[in-house]
Amino acid sequence: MAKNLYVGNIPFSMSDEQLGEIFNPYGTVSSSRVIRDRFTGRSRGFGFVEMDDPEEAEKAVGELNGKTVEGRIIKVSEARPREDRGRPGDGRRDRDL
DNA sequence: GTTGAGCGTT
Repeated sequence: MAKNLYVGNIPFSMSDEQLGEIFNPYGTVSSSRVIRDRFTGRSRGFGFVEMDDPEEAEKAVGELNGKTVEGRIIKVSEARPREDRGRPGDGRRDRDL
């Protein structure tokens, strides 16, 4: 399973692709996403990067953590478990409550 | 044509 990485202090001009490009040479980026406002759509200044290999993810963290990107010092660390994204069981809810 | 600590939506 891929490991989720939290990237903070990133420039507001950062996009999901750029975030993935930064972690690209450090390892295989499975998915990269920059968190933005859900109403305004503006960059919040932090994002999340999902990598296929956890060891490469840690390597990318050690290299990109505190690194200057776009003239800004970015903070990279392991992301916290947001919540259970998957549906409990099969996703098929019992009609009998 | 905005700002700066932070952990996210289907």
